[in-house]
This record gives sequence, structure tokens and C-alpha cells, in this order.
Amino acid sequence: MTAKRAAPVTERGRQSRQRIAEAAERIFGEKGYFRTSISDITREAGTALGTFYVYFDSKHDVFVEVLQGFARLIRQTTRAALGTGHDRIEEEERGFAAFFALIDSHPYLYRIVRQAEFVDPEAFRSYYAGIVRGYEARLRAAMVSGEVRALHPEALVYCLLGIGDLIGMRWAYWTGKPIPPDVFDSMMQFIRFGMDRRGTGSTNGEKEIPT
Amino acid sequence: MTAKRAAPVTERGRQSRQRIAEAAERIFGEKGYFRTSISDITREAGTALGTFYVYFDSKHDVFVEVLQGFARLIRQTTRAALGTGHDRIEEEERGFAAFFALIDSHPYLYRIVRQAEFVDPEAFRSYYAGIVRGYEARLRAAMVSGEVRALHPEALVYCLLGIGDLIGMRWAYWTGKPIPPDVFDSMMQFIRFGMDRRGTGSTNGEKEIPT
Amino acid sequence: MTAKRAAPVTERGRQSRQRIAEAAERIFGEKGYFRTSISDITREAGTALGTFYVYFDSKHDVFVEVLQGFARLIRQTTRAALGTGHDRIEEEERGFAAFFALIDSHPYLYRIVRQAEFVDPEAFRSYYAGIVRGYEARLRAAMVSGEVRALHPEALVYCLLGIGDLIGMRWAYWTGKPIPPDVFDSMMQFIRFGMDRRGTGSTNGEKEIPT
Amino acid sequence: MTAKRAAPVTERGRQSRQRIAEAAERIFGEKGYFRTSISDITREAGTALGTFYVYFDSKHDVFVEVLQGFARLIRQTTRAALGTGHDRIEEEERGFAAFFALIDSHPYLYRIVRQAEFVDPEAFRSYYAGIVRGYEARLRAAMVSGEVRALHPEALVYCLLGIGDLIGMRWAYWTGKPIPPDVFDSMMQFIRFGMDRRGTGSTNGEKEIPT
DNA sequence: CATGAATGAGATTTCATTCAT
DNA sequence: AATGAATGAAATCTCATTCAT
Repeated sequence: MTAKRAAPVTERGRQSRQRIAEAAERIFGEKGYFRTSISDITREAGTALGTFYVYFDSKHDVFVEVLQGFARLIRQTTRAALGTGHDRIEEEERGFAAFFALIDSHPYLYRIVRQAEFVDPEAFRSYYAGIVRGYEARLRAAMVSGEVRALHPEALVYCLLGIGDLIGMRWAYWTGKPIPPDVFDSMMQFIRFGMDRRGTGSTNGEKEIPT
Repeated sequence: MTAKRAAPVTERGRQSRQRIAEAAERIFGEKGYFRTSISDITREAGTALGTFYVYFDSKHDVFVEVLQGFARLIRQTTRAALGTGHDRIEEEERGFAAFFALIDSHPYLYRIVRQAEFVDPEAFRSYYAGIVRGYEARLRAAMVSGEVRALHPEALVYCLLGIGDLIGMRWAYWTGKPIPPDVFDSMMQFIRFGMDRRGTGSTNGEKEIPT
Repeated sequence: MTAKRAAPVTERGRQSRQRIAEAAERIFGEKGYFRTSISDITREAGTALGTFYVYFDSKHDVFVEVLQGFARLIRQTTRAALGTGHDRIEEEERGFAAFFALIDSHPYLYRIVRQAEFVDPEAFRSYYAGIVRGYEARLRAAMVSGEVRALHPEALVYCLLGIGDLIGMRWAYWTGKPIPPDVFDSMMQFIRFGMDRRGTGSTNGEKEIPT
Repeated sequence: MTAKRAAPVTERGRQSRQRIAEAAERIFGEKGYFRTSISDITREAGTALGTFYVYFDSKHDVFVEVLQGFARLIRQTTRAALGTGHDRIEEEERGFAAFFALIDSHPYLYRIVRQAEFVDPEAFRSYYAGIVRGYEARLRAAMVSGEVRALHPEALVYCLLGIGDLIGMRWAYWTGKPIPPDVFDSMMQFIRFGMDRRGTGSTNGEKEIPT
């Protein structure tokens, strides 16, 4: 889809393409998109410069591919956490834990997402849109079942994503280590009280939620 | 401070320098740091290319200056909201409102902050550190007075900043319009329940907060 | 050695690199290092500007390479004159003749050496050091065999190099023609009496030479 | 003569001009002509950039002035050594000693001369021509009186200048210290035997000197 | 006289991309 | 498929010089 160039047919070709894509991921993560040159990528990949253009049309092209790969990965990972908890809040907790574990094991990819906004705003928005869509649907369902309280479900999604983004940036990304448990607990406490309807029992006197 | 070049001595020089800094702010906001060239800036400022180097050492140099200017602005603005509410939560509300109004009137600056991470990670972190410091101190005070609940005050700060960041991105920055009231209300409800100790009365059995 | 850029792999690359190095030699000789621009060099070489940077890191880089090439050439040439004369003085004569012939056929290179001092003092000194080392060793040997007189062998070497430098500058380089025979004879007479122990027999009463 | 700009009329102007000329001398000596910018000079002089052009037409202009100042100085210094020795050789010795002392106290000026060749070949040659003229005349006189032997007086002058140049470069300029006595003695021994007719008594069978 | 702001031509360098082999 | 040489547009930065005050 992304690459207009012909997909490799031989096994050797497939390997070359993959080596380049993986090298791009590492270098983008290390130096950032704009400071990365094609020859940085091919040097890392151990191929000749020209080989890049056998498989990709441009630097932008490979960037988008890497970004989409990460979007897929993040969805798979968090989705895997679904259905494992007793209630919505527990699932949130597992989802966040899975997300942080992902950042931890793929710090480069995290950085790639953060800069995608400036490389290709369009791609960046659809990255978010893809995540938000499913997330919002699940929260709405939980609202219906009375587990979750929110005046504006999409706003709630962005609140949650924002929390994950910055806690992840501050502790996982900046320190290069796993999130400390007390930080995680503090964050989850905040989230639980913020969204859990039953946990607090306190919706008395509030404006009613628009469906 | 930032610029090693001599500060302008005459009024004319002062004006030129400012015209360039303001032009840089606009262009960085529009095109992003990496896609902006010095000659883009001077064209916008209406000066010759060389004039840029009379006042700044590099593109990076102006960028940091602009970033620091915004850091100052954001602190002034949010600080102005302090002491105007009856309690901590009300002050949070006013602080967030002030922040969103700021993004609204300076969308370029918002974008500049978001990309600072890739331009100069060091400057980006100190930008955050400067904001976090005061914020965290105020929250700790509110925890002492029993208004606010948090297991880990710094984590709470990053939760709140994350919410502001993404809600601001999604509604103020992406749409170019003020935050819709229902989004704002939903966000504030989430925050209020998340951090307000008294509103919920439910701190029973929790780990005690480290001072 | 000098260039950090990868050496050319194909024959075509080898030729391009050499064309550029040779063009640089000519232009440096004509206009001087500082007045030469990279595009002067590539224009002379008949390549695109960017091609220069495929093979060299900077103007300084080629310069040093050209200088080292000349150092090699000068050593080879003068060394070829060795062992052809009956005695040390005759060898000096042949050495000087060879040196002047070299200047004559490579006036550009001569100019490059003279300006190396200001381009790269370090490289300039090692150029001299390389020449002095062998020269001094040969003179010491001739002192042991009683052919040559000198209180301080290294000083003698610099005297001889100084003579060659300035006579070469005045007659070969400035006039663009071979050294006139009478000038050469006069110089050699001066040198012979200056250093030949047997020719004069007059070391009587002098401080003894430190071995 | 050199400066086409009006000579300063006030005392203040005279001082400004001199401060700039002296600053130029230092900076040219330190960084070399081509790496020196006008603003380097005025910064060192403690004046504004524009002030330079009140007194000089160009960088080249001030360079030539500095060079000529040194030419004057060197002639004065060596001439002062004349008439103080019993014979020509003794005068040579004093002349060389004076020259080396001069380099020692003005290392910058020495460097300026050496690079003049590449800044302004014309000025460089006349610098040499000015020195050679008087030098050669004195040697011819000494030849007539039978003190000195040379087949080609001008060649002898260049031999002597070459020796002074390189010995000065190697010991005075490179080391930044006075010439060691043994080096000086060795050099003078070489010169004495090389040119002194009486010291060796050996002009027998030589071609006669052209007057 | 002195100043310093302004200029713009020109130099160096990078790099995405094309292409012949 | 793979290579690496070649390209030239574009970006950054410097600096001699002019000029208004």
C-alpha cells in the first residue's frame, strides 16, 4: 500500500527491504526524522545507498511505514489486554501497563510517534484517530453499563491518552527505565476516581451525561 | 542571555531584532522548525539575510529564545489565574481556561513547544521542569490543607499537563477554535473527581501521602 | 589516509577523484589556497560541485593530500640523486639540480608548499621534518667520513634548505625559467666552501663537532 | 601614500588610526591575513567597525602598510649593525644577530612577511627588492676590496637571505626563543667559509667575478 | 570623528534522488 | 537485485563594505 515500488519477489529482496526498514526505525528513533539522511539508514542497514530506492520512494515513505507499523503494534498490544480484567477500570489498568511496557521495550518507536506530528500531520492524525475510535467505543459501552462516567466520551479518551503520553514521556522515555510503581499507582488512582462512576458513587447533582 | 551576539544598542537595532524574532515565531509555527530556512524568516521580517546574523547565531538560537519567551508567557498567564478561586479545584479550572485561551491566541507558540523536543531536548526538558516546579509546589500545599489527594505529586502534575496537552491539541490546535464548553466541562469533571479529596470523601484506606 | 570519505571502488570513481585532486593542485598553485573555492576546483575538474564531497571532506583535506603528494615526490626525486656522485659535495650538487628541475616542472607545487605554513602549520612542519630527517642523517655520515664540516648538523640542513628555497623562489619560481647556470654555480661554490672540509682544509682551531 | 583616506588631523584621530594599525599587526600575526576579519581588528583595537574605514580603504590596505613598516624596521635594524665590525664577515655576523633579535621581539611581523607572498606578490617582491638592493651593493663593494668571493653577487644575497629565513623560522619563530648559540655559530661558520675570500685563500682557478 | 546597523554576494556543505552498470 | 557514482538545488553562515546618524 504505502510503497509504490514493487514488493520484493525473492527471499534476498525481502530481507534487504526489511533490513532497511528496521534500520530506519532505529535511526529515526535516535536522530529524529529531519536529522536522518538516507545514507544514515543504508549505512546502518549495511546496504548500498541506491538499494534504498529499490524498495522505498522517499524518506517520508519509509517513515510512514514505520509509523503505521507502530500503530498496529500498539493496537495489538493494548487490545491483548482487553477482556482480561473484571471491569473497565481493571482493563484500563492493564491497558496502561501494556502501553508502558511497550514504550519501555521500544523507546525509539515512541519518539517516532511524537515527531510524526511534524513530519506528516495527516498521518499523525490518522494514527490518533485509529486509536481513539476503538477506545471511545469501549468507553461508551462502559458508560452504558454504568461503569464509567463522562460528559463527553471523546474528551475522556483524550484525557486518558494525554496522561499516558506524558507519564510515559517523563518516566519511561526520559529515564529509560520502567515506570516506578508508586507513579503508576498514583496515576491509576487519579484515573479511577476521575472516571469510575461506581467507585465514588458521587454523581449526585451533576449535569446529566449526553448520550 | 541566549544570543552571544551583542544586543542592539540603538532603537533601530532593537526593532530589527524584534521584527526578526517575531517573524521567526510565525514561520516556525507555520512550517515547523526543520522546514523553516533563515531566509524564510528574513523574508517575513522584511530584512536582508545577513541581518539575521547580526542578532542571532543560528536558527537554533532564535528558536530557543522564542521557546523561552513562550515559557515565560505561559507561566505569567497561568500564575495570573492563581488566588482567584475559592479552592484548589477552582483554581485548576481557571488555570486550564487561561492555558487554553493562550493556545487559542497563540497557536504558533503551541506548535513550537511541541516540536522543541526534537530541536533541543535539553531546552524542552527545562521548559517542562520550569512549569512543573511551581505547579508541584502548589499541589503539595493543597495536599497539606487537605484539598487534594495524590500518592505522588509529581505524577499528578504530569497527569494534569498531559490532559492539557492533548485536549489542547485536539480541540484548540487542530480545530483552530476555542475549546467547546462540553469538552471543557467533561475534562474538568474528570480532573475534579480524580484529584479532589473532599468532593468524594473517599480516601479511606488509602496509602498515606508522602510529604 | 587523509580523506575519511570512502575510497572509490570503481574505476570511474578513481578517475573522478584523481581529476579533482589534479585540478585542485593546479588551482591552488594559480590562485593560492585561500582564494580558491571548491567550485573553482570542480569547474576545472569538469565535475559537479557535489562530486567534490564524494571524495573529500573539505578544501583543507585535498590541500593536505596534495602537499603530502609533493613531499613524497620531492623525497623520491632527491633520493634518486643519491649515490650517483663521487663524494658528498657532488651529491649535493645533483640533489640541488634535481630539486630545481622539480620546481621547474611543478611550479604550482612549489607555491603550495610555501603557503602550507598558513593553511596548516602542523602539516607544514611535518613536511619539513620528513625532509630534514633523512638529510641530516646523510650529512652526519659524511661528517664521520670527514667529508663535511659542521658544528651543528641540523643547522647545516636548514642553511642548505634555505638556500634552495630562496634561490628556487627567485630564479625558478619568479622567472618561470630554469635556474641560470651562473647562479647555480655561484650557489654551489658558496655551499662547497661552506661545508666541504677537505676542499679548504681549514678546520684548524675550531670547536670540535659533536657526534 | 598607501592610505587614500585622509590622514587624521586631530590627535584623537591619530590615536585611533594607530590603535587600528597596531591591532591589525597583532591579529594578522596571530591568525594570518586570510583568517582575519575587519571586525577582528576593530574588536582588538577597541573601536567600532565603521571606524576602520575612516582610515583605511581595505584589509589589503592596512596589510601593506604593516608590511612596509616592517620592511623599514628591518632595514633600520640591520643598517644599524653596519660599520661596527672590522670586516665584512664581522658585519654579516652582526647583521644576522640583529635580524634574529628582531624576529625574536616581533614574531608576528616575521609571520606577516612570510605570508605577504600570497596576499600581494607585488608588494612581497618589492619588499625583497628593497632589501636586496642595498645588500648586494655592499657585497659588491666587499668583493672589490677582496674580502668576499662570489660568482654572482645577487645569488649570494639570496643564499644569505635564505639561510636567515630558514634558521630564523626553525629556531626563532618555531620555538619562540632566541637562536641557540651553537646554531648561530654553525651557521656563521658555514657562511664565513662560503663567502670569505681571505679566510680560505682558495679562489685559485675560479672563474672571475662579473662586476 | 565615530558609530554600529544593514547589506548581499559568495563560500562551504549537505543530501535526496537519479542512473548506468 | 544491488551498487555506488554523480548531481545540483538549497541551506547555512561569513564578511567586506556602505551609510545614515
